[in-house]
Order: sequence, then C-alpha cells, then structure tokens
Amino acid sequence: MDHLPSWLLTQAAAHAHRLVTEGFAGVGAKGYHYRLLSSLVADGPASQAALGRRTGIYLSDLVGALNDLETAGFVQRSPDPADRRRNVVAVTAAGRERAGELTVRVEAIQDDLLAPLSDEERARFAGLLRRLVEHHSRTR
Amino acid sequence: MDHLPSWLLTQAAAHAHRLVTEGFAGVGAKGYHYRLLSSLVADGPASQAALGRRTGIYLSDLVGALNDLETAGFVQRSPDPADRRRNVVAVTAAGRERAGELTVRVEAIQDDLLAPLSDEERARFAGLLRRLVEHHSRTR
DNA sequence: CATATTTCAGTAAGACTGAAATTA
DNA sequence: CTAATTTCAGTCGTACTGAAATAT
Repeated sequence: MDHLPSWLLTQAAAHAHRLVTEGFAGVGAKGYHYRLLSSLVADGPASQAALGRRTGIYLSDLVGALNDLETAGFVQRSPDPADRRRNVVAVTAAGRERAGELTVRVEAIQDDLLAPLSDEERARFAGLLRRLVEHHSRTR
Repeated sequence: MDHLPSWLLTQAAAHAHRLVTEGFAGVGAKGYHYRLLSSLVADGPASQAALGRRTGIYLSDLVGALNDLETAGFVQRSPDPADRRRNVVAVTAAGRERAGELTVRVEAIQDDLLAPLSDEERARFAGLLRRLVEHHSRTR
C-alpha cells in the first residue's frame, strides 16, 4: 500500500493539513481564510463567484468563510453598482496585515513539511504537483 | 498560492480522493475498506490495535469500518485466546476476492491520477512522497 | 497500580449537492 | 425564458479527541 501514489498523496496531504491547521490554530485562522485573503491581496477585489473560481472554494462554503472574515474586519462586502446581483469583496487594511501574518506562518510550515527534501528536490516536487493539479483541473 | 507546496499537495490529494471515491462508488466501497482489506491480505491477521498502526486509521474509526466489512462477510473478528482484550481480525475468502476487485480498480485509478507524468517521473514522484510521509510519521 | 484494547460519542475542516431568492 | 449570483441547509469521507469498559 505504501507504494500506491494515491495513498502516499493522501497521507502527505494529511500531514500538510495537520501542520497548517496547527500553525493557524494559535491565531484562530482556518485554511479557507488564508486562501481568500491571499487571493484578494494578490489579485485584487472580486465578486464572490469570481473568488470561488480563483480559490477553488465552493460558493456555498465561501459564504461562511467570508462571514468570518467580515466579522473580524478583514474584508468588506459592497454591492456592485454595475450588477446588483454581485457583492464586490475587498480586503481591508487590517486584512492585509492579517494576510501578512498568515503568510509568515505558512512559509514556516512549508519548511516543516519539506524538511527531508533538498532545495532541488523541493522544486522538482512542486513542479510535478503543479502538473498533476493543472491536468486534473483542466479535465473536469 | 499555486506555488505553495502545501496547497498543491492538498489540491492533488483532493483530485486523488475524488478519483478513488468515484471508482469505488459503483461497488459500494470506501477508502478505509480498501486500506484494511489490502493490509490484511498483504500482512495477515492482526488485532485491531495492530491494524490501526499498520494502516494509519484511528482505532475509533476502525471499529466502524470493520463493522461494515464484517457485515458484508469480508472479515471475521475472533477473540484472541492469548490476550482476551484483543480481537483477531482475519480476511475471509470473500474478502480476498473483494480485495482483488478493489485492487484492479485502484490500479486503474493510479493511471488516471498520474496521466500527465512519464514512468520515470511517476517513480520520482512516489519516491519523494514516500520520504515525506516517512519523515512525518516518524516525527510524531 | 499503570497500561493496552475495543468501543462509543462527538468535533472539525474540507469537498460537494440541491434549492431558493434575486437580478441580468 | 434562461443564466448568473448569493445564501442556506444539508451530506459525506477523513482525521482527530476523550472517555468508558474490560483485561493485562
């Protein structure tokens, strides 16, 4: 079983998930919060639908995560005057700071996660993963 | 975000999980069932505690999965005469057949999962994953 | 006494589905 | 009418915690 890629992938992802969860627990953040904040910082404001496409988070789950972030003052929802179905979601100044804190944590976590690999192996590993993810998100 | 190993790993694992779930749905099996059956076939009967160690499944979750398998007639629990706390779990003939069916499916799934990679890359990928998993299961 | 095993009850984050209400 | 958007109400498999009951 320890030769099955799908099993190894699942186990490695479980370890990654645990590290991220532990790393975020101290500051009361979840994975979805980081994904959303960093997407907003990197690519700017967006409607919830667009944000869902960008982050791979389902729209139904996005609502709850954005509620958390809005309550904490990290993002702001405002109606789009051009299309009144839409909320434009934007990161606040506090949200930008929060994203920075979380990024620091996330990067420390990558180091933990990849500890046994050399720099060259880390790059190769990320490259292989990227190709897999790209392929499977395309073919859906 | 698409450069973060932890994110890529999570996404790749989600795709793997979807493929496995879809592949097993037709025959009414879950991931845990396959893990347990193939461990029993490969390494023989064991107590539930030992089985949990072998498969990485929590003892509390193991109970339910074994209930499913026992109801379906794929495994048998019998008290260990040498230590009356223990159940010895053994695979039945039907369970062996089931494991074979699931293995066929799982192997087709690996091919789907790794479609974009060459044979050499698949081997490298598995090797890197194995080192990560080994490292993190050791350091716990 | 402490330790190991099985079982049950529950939580949590993530992925996913379906449907309602609103607007384009 | 069809299609897109937000929201709510759920399910599911997996990972993980805590505690009880029993036996070593």
